[in-house]
Amino acid sequence: MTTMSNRYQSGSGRKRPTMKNVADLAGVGIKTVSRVVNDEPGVSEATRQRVMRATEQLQYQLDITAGSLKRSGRKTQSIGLLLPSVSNPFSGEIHRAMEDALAVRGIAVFAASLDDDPDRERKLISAFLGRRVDGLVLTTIAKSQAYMIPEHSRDLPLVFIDREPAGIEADAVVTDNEIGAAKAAAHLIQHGHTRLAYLGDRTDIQTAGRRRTGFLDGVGQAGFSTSGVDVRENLDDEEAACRAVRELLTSENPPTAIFSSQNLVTFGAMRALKALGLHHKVALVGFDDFTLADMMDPGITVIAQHPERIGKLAAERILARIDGDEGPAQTYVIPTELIQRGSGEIRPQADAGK
Amino acid sequence: MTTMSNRYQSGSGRKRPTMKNVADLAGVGIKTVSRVVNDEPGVSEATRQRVMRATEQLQYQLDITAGSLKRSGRKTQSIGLLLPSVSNPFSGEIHRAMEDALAVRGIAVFAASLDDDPDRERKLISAFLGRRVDGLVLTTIAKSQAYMIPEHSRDLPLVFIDREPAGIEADAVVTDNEIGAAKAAAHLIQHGHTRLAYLGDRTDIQTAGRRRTGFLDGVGQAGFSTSGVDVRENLDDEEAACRAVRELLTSENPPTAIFSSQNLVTFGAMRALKALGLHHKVALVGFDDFTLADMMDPGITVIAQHPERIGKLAAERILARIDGDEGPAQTYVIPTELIQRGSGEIRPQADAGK
DNA sequence: CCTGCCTCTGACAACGTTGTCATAGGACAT
DNA sequence: ATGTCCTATGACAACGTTGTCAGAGGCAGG
Repeated sequence: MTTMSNRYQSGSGRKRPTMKNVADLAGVGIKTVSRVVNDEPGVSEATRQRVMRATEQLQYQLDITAGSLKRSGRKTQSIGLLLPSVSNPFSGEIHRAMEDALAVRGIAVFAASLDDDPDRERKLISAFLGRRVDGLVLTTIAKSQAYMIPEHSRDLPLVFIDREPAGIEADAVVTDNEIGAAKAAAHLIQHGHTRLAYLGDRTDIQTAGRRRTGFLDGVGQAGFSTSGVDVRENLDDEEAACRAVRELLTSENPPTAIFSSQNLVTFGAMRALKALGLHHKVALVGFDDFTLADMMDPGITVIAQHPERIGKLAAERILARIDGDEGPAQTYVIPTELIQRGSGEIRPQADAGK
Repeated sequence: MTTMSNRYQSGSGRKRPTMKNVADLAGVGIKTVSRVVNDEPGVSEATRQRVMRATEQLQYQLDITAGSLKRSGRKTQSIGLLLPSVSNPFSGEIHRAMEDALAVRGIAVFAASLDDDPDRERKLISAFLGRRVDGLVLTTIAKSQAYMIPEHSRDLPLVFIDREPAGIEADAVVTDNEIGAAKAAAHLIQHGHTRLAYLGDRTDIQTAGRRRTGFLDGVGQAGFSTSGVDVRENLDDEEAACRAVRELLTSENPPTAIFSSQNLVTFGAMRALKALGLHHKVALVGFDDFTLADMMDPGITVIAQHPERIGKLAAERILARIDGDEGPAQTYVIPTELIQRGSGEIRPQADAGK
């Protein structure tokens, strides 16, 4: 045993070891330890071995946050991810795909839930910024994201997902909402429907607006008047959607086909149709796929999004930006896919309303 | 305009402002800025106003990570959360509940996916530790978590969720797996079943083992021999579960009721039953609730867990530990709930096997 | 007028790390 | 022997913040 004075006590010690402790134990300078733990060249094999042994003995672990203070570019090896809600399956898929792509680079993810609240948006982004994340991947709800311009021009990498930003030029990865919704319209019309209903989410959500536009455009392109489409919006939960569908189907001239712009709305519609015993008589196409859609009776036809692809691409973009890509901001559009399962292929029934 | 030399350039500046910049602009010392942004007392109202104006003008944002270096206790205001997978709905619910409870304290969450891989467990925890999180909330898969003892005894708060740790004493918040599974057994037996099947997940997953034990105990307590229970395990995806059920039901003496220990297994069972046209003839109870379970035909009877409660309690425990609670480690058990929806109330059929 | 005690303030070291730079020592060419 | 160059190494400042402490100035009480 050496007689060094402030030898670091391993084991049940109170404090966490620092580079200094490792350096003392290995009998080298602190910078040499830094070189070893960061896999930098210029250390002799013998020294490297000694340092590694000391590192292990003390269970030393590099403090990334402290390092990022001085490190060039000040990278914290973490990003902030703002999702509609971490408990939302669609968000979860995106999150997972991003995690996988970022993990290979050793980047950790701070995740938070937007809850479609502009106030939260500001606060959560602020919280990310305070932790000096290397980049931000955001789903937003506020009318404009211009407030991020200062940060963005300070070279903060920024990628918007699911919804494009307003008031700021930045990368975005979104679903092909208009085309997807138009596909649904065309599909229903192709199956003989002329009395259609559109069930939409909160109108301040960008994707909701786009899906509406797309659906109506699709109807128009098929040569029908969009005025015949029953549009119900701001259905922000299953219950509201369910009520809306019951009203629609018990009205004078009920629709023979329904397009729902979002999962919760689709669920509400399914519930209403089943309650009225019309689930095999009224057609339904939902935007966004969901677990067990194929196990329903009938199987639910959907316009499927590809959250894994959105997440993967968003991760690639943020990495490219972090690595210094200075190219112009771009919006990447991920195509949707119409999956036929039965509910969307129901033909108009003579007695649908009764 | 003043003539100060290194006046900070606001707007399209390259660098992010620091306290020094704010202090210079406000004409005060750096420590005064620190006091203001941290809401510490001992600053005159006039000075506070001046500093706040400067802060706003420069869009200054406190660097939490830098602060945590010197701050007493070195808190980073962040925790690490290791989940089976962030894309798993059960995990998502836990995550969300934790986020909500931690946000009020300004604590951010690093989330990562375990994927039931012991190697990932070590690596991801290491990544959290390198970022000096204030605490860890973990779902684990490794045989033992004894490797965390050094960290834990360095006062790193630790809470295990869903599965209890082995080889280390630490708080845990888990579902009442045994009792829940026993309830399922009792329920099925009560409905007249004597030929039961148990479909289990990977046997190295703690909860899977407990559910199995609980189910068999339940059978035993009802006075039946557990040897009559058809046990199929290591069904680690829907496909495997589906195959297992098909095999079971086309065998000599098929079960009249099935208990599936996990969602994916339940889905596989549902699929097999439907394919064989036995979904109204063979009873099914699944462990863990899922979206649309009530919309299935028949509705699926489940032993529901309460992820929100697990998440909330885990958050409370980790906060208490962060705040210095030194009490003995404790395991908190969250009760399950049997939800009858039809599939679990099907009575044995004479011709079930045919 | 002095003393004591507030309130407000800023200088300075420290946190754990990395970037910069200087230097020791050896190998090699002259 | 001398000079040159390379490799290995560590001293030191700096990153942006907070804790500590000391000092300036004001006010009340003697």
